[in-house]
Amino acid sequence: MATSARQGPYFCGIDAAMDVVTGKWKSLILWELHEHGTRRFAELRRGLPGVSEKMLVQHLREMEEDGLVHREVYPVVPPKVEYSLTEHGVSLNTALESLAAWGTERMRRIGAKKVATDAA
Amino acid sequence: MATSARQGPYFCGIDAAMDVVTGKWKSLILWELHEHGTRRFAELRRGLPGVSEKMLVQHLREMEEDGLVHREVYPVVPPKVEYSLTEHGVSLNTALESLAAWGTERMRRIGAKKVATDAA
DNA sequence: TGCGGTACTCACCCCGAGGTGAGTGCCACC
DNA sequence: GGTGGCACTCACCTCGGGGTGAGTACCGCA
Repeated sequence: MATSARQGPYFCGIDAAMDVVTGKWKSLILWELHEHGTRRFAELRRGLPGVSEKMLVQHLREMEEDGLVHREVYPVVPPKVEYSLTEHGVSLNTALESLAAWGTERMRRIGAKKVATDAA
Repeated sequence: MATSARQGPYFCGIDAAMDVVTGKWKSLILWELHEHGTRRFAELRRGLPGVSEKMLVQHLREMEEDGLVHREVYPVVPPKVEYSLTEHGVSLNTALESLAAWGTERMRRIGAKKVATDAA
């Protein structure tokens, strides 16, 4: 699976970036972390309605491998793990901002609806 | 399949954009068209080593539906079809540029190789 | 006493993205 | 006259991305 790797030869910068962002929830996780700074596992799960725990863990692990997110484990009695963006994650998000703007424009064009979230 | 649709509710602008760009070759097609302006079917196929004809046609059709590429058919004896970016395609590509830059930087970081292409 | 929350792992399954290969009609070239 | 190129379409198959549901060790609260 994606345990390690994700370094295959690329055609250009775009797919090198896409490779890291591809996955049903990756970009949304990035966005959540960007919006909230630091989030616990359960907070992320609640913030992404519809995500399965397996996928969330898996994507988080991959993004950690790719150096996008930082995982801070607190060895406390009820487990506590905090996820945050690394500098690479932050810069990726910055790079995604123009894409987000384009997507927002596209949503307006085609009249797409927004998924209701408890966020914000 | 993807014949029509691709207008589902989105979480934010990012996945509205990702929805249109997701597909193994979509972003590369966008890039090819951006680099060369106008390309014929067979030129695209040669420009994307490894793409299957089926996928190329399918992606091209979807991107046409999404208003990203323009398809110009010349009713000549050996079939001739030219693909080019629409204004939406061009603006999407512009939005992808910062992502491409990030990806290029990532390639340098992890020491990823580039796929050899005949493109300049 | 038992339920719910925290942060997972594991096993299993399913569907669809994507690949393969053949067929098409017409032409140019060798 | 046969091959190859053009721009596809169609049928078939595979594989893995992603979903479901259960299990875990420990605690707090009702």
